Amino acid sequence: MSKIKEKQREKEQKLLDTAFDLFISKGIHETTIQDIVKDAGVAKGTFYLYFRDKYDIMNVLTLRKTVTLFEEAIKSSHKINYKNFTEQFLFIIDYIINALSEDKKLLKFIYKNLSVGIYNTHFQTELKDNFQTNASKLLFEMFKKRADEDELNLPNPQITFFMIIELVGSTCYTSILFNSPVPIEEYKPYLYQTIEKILRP
Amino acid sequence: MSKIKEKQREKEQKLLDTAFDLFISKGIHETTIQDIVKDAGVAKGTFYLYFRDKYDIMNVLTLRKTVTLFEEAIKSSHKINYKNFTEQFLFIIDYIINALSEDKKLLKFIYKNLSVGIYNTHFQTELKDNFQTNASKLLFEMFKKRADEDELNLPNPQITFFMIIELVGSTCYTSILFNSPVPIEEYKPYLYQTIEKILRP
Amino acid sequence: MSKIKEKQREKEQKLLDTAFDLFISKGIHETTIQDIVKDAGVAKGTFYLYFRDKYDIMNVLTLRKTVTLFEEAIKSSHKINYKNFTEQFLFIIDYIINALSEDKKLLKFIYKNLSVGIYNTHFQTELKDNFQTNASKLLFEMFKKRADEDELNLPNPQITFFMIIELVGSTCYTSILFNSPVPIEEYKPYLYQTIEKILRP
Amino acid sequence: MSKIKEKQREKEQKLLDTAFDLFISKGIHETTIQDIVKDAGVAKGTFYLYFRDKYDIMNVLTLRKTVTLFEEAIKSSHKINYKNFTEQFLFIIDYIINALSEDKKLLKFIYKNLSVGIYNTHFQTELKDNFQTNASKLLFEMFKKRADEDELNLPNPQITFFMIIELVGSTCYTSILFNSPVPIEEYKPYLYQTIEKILRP
DNA sequence: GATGAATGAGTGTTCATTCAT
DNA sequence: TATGAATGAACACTCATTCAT
Repeated sequence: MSKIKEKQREKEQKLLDTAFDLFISKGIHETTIQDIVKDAGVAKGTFYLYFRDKYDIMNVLTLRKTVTLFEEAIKSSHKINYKNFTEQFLFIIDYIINALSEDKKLLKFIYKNLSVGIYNTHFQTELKDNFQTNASKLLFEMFKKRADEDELNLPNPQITFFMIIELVGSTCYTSILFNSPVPIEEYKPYLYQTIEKILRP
Repeated sequence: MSKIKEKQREKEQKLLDTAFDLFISKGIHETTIQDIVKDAGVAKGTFYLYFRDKYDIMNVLTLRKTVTLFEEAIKSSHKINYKNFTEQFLFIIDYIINALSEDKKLLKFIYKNLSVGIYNTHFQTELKDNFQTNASKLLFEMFKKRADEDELNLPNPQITFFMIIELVGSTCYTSILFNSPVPIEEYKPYLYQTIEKILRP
Repeated sequence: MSKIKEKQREKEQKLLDTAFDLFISKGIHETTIQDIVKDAGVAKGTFYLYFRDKYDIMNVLTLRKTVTLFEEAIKSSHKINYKNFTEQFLFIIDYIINALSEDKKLLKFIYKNLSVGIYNTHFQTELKDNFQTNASKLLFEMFKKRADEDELNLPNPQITFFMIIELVGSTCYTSILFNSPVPIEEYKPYLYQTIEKILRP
Repeated sequence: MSKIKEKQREKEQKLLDTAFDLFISKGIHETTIQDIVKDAGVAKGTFYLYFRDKYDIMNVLTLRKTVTLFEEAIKSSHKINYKNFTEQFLFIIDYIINALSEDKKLLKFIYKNLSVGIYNTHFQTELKDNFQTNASKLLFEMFKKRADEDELNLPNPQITFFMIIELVGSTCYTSILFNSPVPIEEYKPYLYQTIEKILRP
């Protein structure tokens, strides 16, 4: 009984891992379910025992990957004492950037999935919502609370948060993956200085 | 002779316009060449006389659309006298944002195409390059020259430019199309203030 | 021991009942074994312990249902005294028509199954034979015996019987289920009058 | 131009003929589109240039075949003078029975298709309607008019017509194809005598 | 005996591309 | 040049059947 359940978990994980690799290397639209099952070493029908279709498996992957990353970042930030909120926030940003620098596959995947939202009309809301709800929401709650405690007096915390996240996301993607306009380590000081400016009254 | 050439231009333009509309409304992957030729009112084979495939026509469209927009923005900025560079730069940004607010189809299209670069491995370089080369390069040349003249003393003008462009691009997309986190008109003051902070020594 | 046998009977019956309902509501080709076991609440493998395939269970159903109906009709006709054979025969016909009017599901099922015979080459003989042998044969034996006793002097009782049965079957099906060309109660007098004409010397 | 159209007609006809043969020999549900195109010697995609799906081609076939048969029967009946209506009507019936005896494939096909109506819920109405409208309607119009002229005084001509058609249809099918209960030539006198009885006041 | 996870052959359908006209 | 009929590889998805537990 337990052995069966275990084998099932194994199969599901194998499918998730295989899909992850293929989505990154070939793109989602170019990846077929045939590709996934072939690489995962299972029969076609087996895929449908675990996932409804290609977008279902992608959805599951996105959620697991992003939530994990954000949770780790926040958890890790609790270990240290900061002189102010900005320092703590930059620590979290730095944690995420470092994680994505070391796991470029993950970076590609997250970006590609967000693009599916941009692309595919009927996923826009669903995906964006999932992402907002589960991943960045975590971070925003914490951002708002701490900004208040530190009396930063941000006129609109949500907009400030939104700007920083989008700035970090879009610039680091290009910097990490293409070293453009400069490699990430060279870019970091400029970025963090800019974030400080944005948070400074 | 000239009439034939004209008819050809007409056909090419009709195909471009039709593809543009379809790419926006249905997405690129969901648009078939059959759709394009049907709506354009030409035969299937005719498409292949003008374009290699779906991605070829998309490429042509992207370049034409973005270069035009940026050129207009810069040209328009020459009409006025500014007290400093920041004012002129914000004018250009504002021009582009307004243009995209009024032509949401264009906004969607530019974004979707950039996403294709993110997506599809073998387009990444080509598209990004095209875009950088032809469209934003125009703007950056002007940015650098004027920043120098104004003695802004930016430690690294390219990085600063990169950050601003990415910030504007990613946040305005969401704001204009989804009013999220706030509508564009409400968002503008925050954005411009942030850009000023970034440019301020 | 006996309890196990009973449980088995129960399972078989449950499968038969479920299949019957599904065959009627969805049609035989549209009903999958998955549907049957899901509705019956048993595992997929269990089906194959009791039946060879979909057509096997259908075959069993047809026989049980039709034989039962004809037996009831004949048995019921024994309770009354008739002035002649025609009266008794019409009584039996009437009994069957009434039964099928009240159980339209049964009517649909019998007809649909007969059609499978028409349809599916390798069932043609088997089914028709089964049906002839087990169900209408019962009735014909009785028809012939009584027709002799009554000195109807039918030149060919088998052909007469065949014509009447087919006439009743095909017209009542449409009349009961679709009220076409008229509802069954309105149709009955015409039908019985016609049967009398056919039996009349 | 004309050559292309001709080739198209040829292809369509080839598909229709092939489908007809397969529907008869294997049944409709057992015939796949792959079977049809393979036997017809065209590519899979070609099928979809001419027909929407399997049921579309079947529908076209049914209509063409049945309407043709009934029209021929009626047309042929005009060539002769009859002493009364019953004689003319029996002539038409005889014409149809002879045609179907000689073209058993056609008989099978017509019956199988009518069964699809019985089978497949969402074709019931459409097909029955098509059939009624286009084929037997022709015959009924003529039946009614001539029955009036001949002062047959049928209490309900529609019901009488319905009974005769169903009787002929269901009994001849078995007789022609299976010689059951007797071969068609042996059966005919019984059938025609019965029809006369039914039409007799 | 009963289960249900796993299989993979098979289906209908789409669509980029070709090429004879 | 322009056409659009024809192609056939490719796809997502289904489901009867098997078999280890």
